[in-house]
Parts: sequence; structure tokens; C-alpha cells
Amino acid sequence: MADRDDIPPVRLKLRLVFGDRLTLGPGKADLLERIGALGSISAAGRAMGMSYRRAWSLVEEMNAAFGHAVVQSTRGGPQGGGAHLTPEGRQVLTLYRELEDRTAEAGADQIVALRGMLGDMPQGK
Amino acid sequence: MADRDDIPPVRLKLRLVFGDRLTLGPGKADLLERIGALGSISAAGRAMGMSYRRAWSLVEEMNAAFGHAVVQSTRGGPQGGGAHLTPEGRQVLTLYRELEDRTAEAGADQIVALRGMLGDMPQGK
DNA sequence: GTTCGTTGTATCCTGTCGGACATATCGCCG
DNA sequence: CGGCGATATGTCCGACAGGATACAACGAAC
Repeated sequence: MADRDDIPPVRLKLRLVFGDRLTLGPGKADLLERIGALGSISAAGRAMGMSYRRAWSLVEEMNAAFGHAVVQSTRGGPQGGGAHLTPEGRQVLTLYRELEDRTAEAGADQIVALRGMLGDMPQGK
Repeated sequence: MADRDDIPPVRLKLRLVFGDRLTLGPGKADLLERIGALGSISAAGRAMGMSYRRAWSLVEEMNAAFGHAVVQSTRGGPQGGGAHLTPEGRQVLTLYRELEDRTAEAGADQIVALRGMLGDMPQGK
């Protein structure tokens, strides 16, 4: 009674494309979230199995695109430095999560319908 | 009153991930639409600037994932062959478009808010 | 049975993304 | 003042998705 279709393997991923300025998807959102929680770009990257190089470049991209930086970082200091979300950064993350929630809800019917059209596999996994 | 922010360069792309069975995003949806309109995989691919190889592989992927084929193709014949959407294919396309419409509507507030947070560029492009 | 345009499939090639690695810099703290 | 840990940034390289190309099979029309 554990693994029925309680958790159908369906996920809706969103990707906002702001012209050629920026693309914002699950990757950057998760990164923001982890930076906020861990206080460090490198720690956030490690937690996501992502190289620091890449994590930093994503942050750079976002900071460049938004009016104000979403992540503020400091070098040196007690733990060698760190990074934290600015109010704008928290706002971006909040809006993205809200967007995920609302779209998932609004499209639930279609998602279920599409899922139902998938072929029945003996071992669906 | 023509080009204000009437058409802000913001687009919400959706990507449905059905576990490891299939991922369905704008590419496959557009491809389905063009196959339905043009009656040919190669013509649809050309219209999208996509190689036949790729177009065909996407169709193959979808046909394998759904219970019934979404695209049915024939070789030889009057025009050498062709392809058309099955009822299932039309249904998949319809559901995906509905999903796009509903999510865009449901997330309009967040999208506008995020767009408003972008930096003001002299040439926003 | 020749022609024709498409499907179906293999083989090769290349552009690109991101990881790995190498440094430099910074600023507390012992 | 030297070490530490994190940011900041450049260079090199391998993996791989997808384009280019080539070719066989097909089936109706003529």
C-alpha cells in the first residue's frame, strides 16, 4: 500500500525567458534557496552537486540581469567569506515558488490527463 | 501606443517530465503542431530549422512513450509518404496548449512582478 | 519498371556546456 | 604575520547532443 500511484513521476518544470537578458528556471531557483540557507555559494554548489565555477556563474548572471543584486557576497572574514540573499533575492525566490505553486494547481487537470495517456508499462518506473 | 510594454520579452516555457519515460516541452509540442499542419515529418522539421534526424527522433520518442502512437507515418505513395497526427496526438497537443494557456494566466502576476525587477537597460532589447 | 519524395537508419563531425584544475585575492583570527 | 576558507576568474578538456551526410526501402503514379 506504499507505492501505488500516490507519487506519480510527473514534474512540471518552469523556465522563464526574459528575452536575451536572463533565463530563470529550477536550477537558479534552487541555487538561490540554498545560498539563503547555507550562506555560501560554494556550500550551495556542493549541496547541489554543482561545481563552484558554475554556481558562481549563475549568481553572476542573475546579479547582472536584475536591477539590484540578488546575492551579496563578501571575501575574507570569519569563515573566509560568504554570501547571502538580498531582499530582492528573497523576493525573486518567493515569486518563483509562488509561480510554481499556482501553475501546478492551474494545470493539474491537463497534467493528470497527459499522464494518463502514457503507455502502461509492466514496470512503469 | 503601439510598443510600450504590450509585448514584454517574457516567455514562460513549460517542460513536463514524466519520470524517465518522456519529457514534453515546447519543442515536441511545436513539432506535433507542424506535423499536423504539414503532413510530413521532414517538412515540419524544415519549418522549424531542425534536422530530419532530430525531428524523427523526437517523434520516435513520443510514440514509444505514449500508449498509442501520436504520429502515424507512411512510406511511399503519392508524395513519397507522409505523417499525420493520430487522435491521441491531437489530444496531447491540445492538452499541452491548454496547459500553457492556464499556467500563463495563473502565473501572470508573478511573471509581471519578476519582469519588473529586471534592471533598466538603455537598450533593453 | 522508372521516377519521386518521404520515411527510416547508420556513420561521422563539430559546437558547446560544464567540470576539473590552477591561481589570485581578501580579511579575520590565532 | 602566516594560515585558513571562501570569493573571483582564467584556462584546458572531455562528453555528448545534435547537425551533416549518405543510403536503403517503400509504394503509388505514370
